[in-house]
Amino acid sequence: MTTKSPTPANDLRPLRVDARRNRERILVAARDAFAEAGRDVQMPEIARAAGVGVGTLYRHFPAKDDLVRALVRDKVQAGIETAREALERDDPWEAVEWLVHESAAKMAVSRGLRDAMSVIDFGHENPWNSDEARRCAADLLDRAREVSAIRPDLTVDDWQALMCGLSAAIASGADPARQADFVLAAIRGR
Amino acid sequence: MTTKSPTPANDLRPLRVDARRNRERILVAARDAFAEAGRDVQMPEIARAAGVGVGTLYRHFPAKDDLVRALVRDKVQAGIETAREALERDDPWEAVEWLVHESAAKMAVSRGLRDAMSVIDFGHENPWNSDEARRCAADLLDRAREVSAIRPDLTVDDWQALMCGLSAAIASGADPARQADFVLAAIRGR
DNA sequence: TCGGAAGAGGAATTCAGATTCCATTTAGAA
DNA sequence: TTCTAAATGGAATCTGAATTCCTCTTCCGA
Repeated sequence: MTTKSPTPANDLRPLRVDARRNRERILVAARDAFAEAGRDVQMPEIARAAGVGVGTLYRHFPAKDDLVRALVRDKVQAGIETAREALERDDPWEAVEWLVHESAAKMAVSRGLRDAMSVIDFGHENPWNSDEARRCAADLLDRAREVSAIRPDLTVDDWQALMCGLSAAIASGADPARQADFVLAAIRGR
Repeated sequence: MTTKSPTPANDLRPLRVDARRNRERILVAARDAFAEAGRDVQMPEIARAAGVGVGTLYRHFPAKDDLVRALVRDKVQAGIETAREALERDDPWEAVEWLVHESAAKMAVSRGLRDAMSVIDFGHENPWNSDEARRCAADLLDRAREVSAIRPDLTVDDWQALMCGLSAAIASGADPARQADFVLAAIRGR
C-alpha cells in the first residue's frame, strides 16, 4: 500500500545539487581538521573550514559522532585498499613489510587515523573488524605463513593489536619507520 | 627580614591531621576511580568516593589536572620501582623479560595506567621522561646489550615508545602476555 | 516563472562538567 | 578552655562545547 506521498517515510530521493556539494565540502574539511587535531576539533570549527553554517553541518550529520563514524569508515576503507595494494606483490614477506611501513607512514601524518586506531574510544565496536578488513589481513598473513615468513601462530587479532600499538607508539613521537621495523621483527618467522 | 608573620607567603607548615587524612583518602579514591575509568571520571564522583565534599577536593587539588598529575607521578614512581625490582635479577635478559611481562600485567589492570602511558594527552610533557626513569631503563638496556641479549642499537626512546604501544595494544583488548612476547621478540638480539 | 519543498545559516539554547564561594565546623596553639 | 586560622561541604555558578530552531534562501518540477 505504498503510494506516492508528499513525504515518503523511506525517502531515498537524491540530494539537491547544493546539498551534495556541501556534504562533500564538509567531509573534506572534517577530514583535514581531524587529521590535524583528532577527535577534538569542534563542530563550528569544521563548519567554518567547510564554508558552511553549523546548521548545515548538522543537517548532514545529526551528531558529531555520525561525522566521526563516516570519517573512520573512510579511513578503514583506505586501509583495506592499502592492504590490497600490498597483496599485489609477489613476495609474501615483502607485502607484509611494505604494508607495515606504509601504514606507519600514514599514521605519522594523520592524528585522525591514529585516533581511529585507538579502538578504546569506540566502546567495543572496533571499526576495523569488518569482514572485509579481516579477510584482507588474513590473506596477507596466510600467504606469509605458508612460506614461513611469519610466526606460524600469528592471528588477525594479533595483527590488529600490533597495528593499534604501532599507532600509539608513533603518536608518542617515535620514528615511524623504526617502529614499523620493530613490528616486523616481532612477527618475523623462524 | 623573614620574621614570624601570621600568614607567611611561603608557608610550609604541615597539614592539619584531618587535612592530611582527607588528602590521603582523595588520592586513594582517585587512584581507584582512574584505574577503572581513566581520565574521564568526574570530580564530584571522586569526592563522593573519597567521602569528602567537592570543596575539599579542590582545596587539595586546585584543578583536575593537578590531581591527574599527582596520580601520574605515582604511576611513574611505581614504574621505576618495578624496573628496579627487575634489575635485581642476575640474568640481564630475564630482567627485561620479567619487566615487560610485569608491566603488561599492570597495564591490563588499570585504565589509569594505560592513559598515563599515552603521552599524547600530556602535550609534550612526557611524564616518563624523568632522569630517574630514563636512567633505570638505560641500566636495564645497557646490561642486556652487553651480553647481546637485545639489538645493539636499542635506545631508551625506543623502549619508551614500545611500552606506549604495548599499553595501547592491551587497551584494545589483546592478551597482555602475548603482546609482551611480541615486544620481547621485537627487541631480542641476534 | 512560479510555488513550495529542501537546504542554509547562525544566534540562541542546552548540557555536562569543572570550579567557586561562603557559611559552618574543627584542630590545635596559647 | 578559648580562640582563630585552617579545613570542610555542597549548592550555586561558570564554561565551553554540542545541538536546536527558526527565518531566510535556493533549487527544481510543472
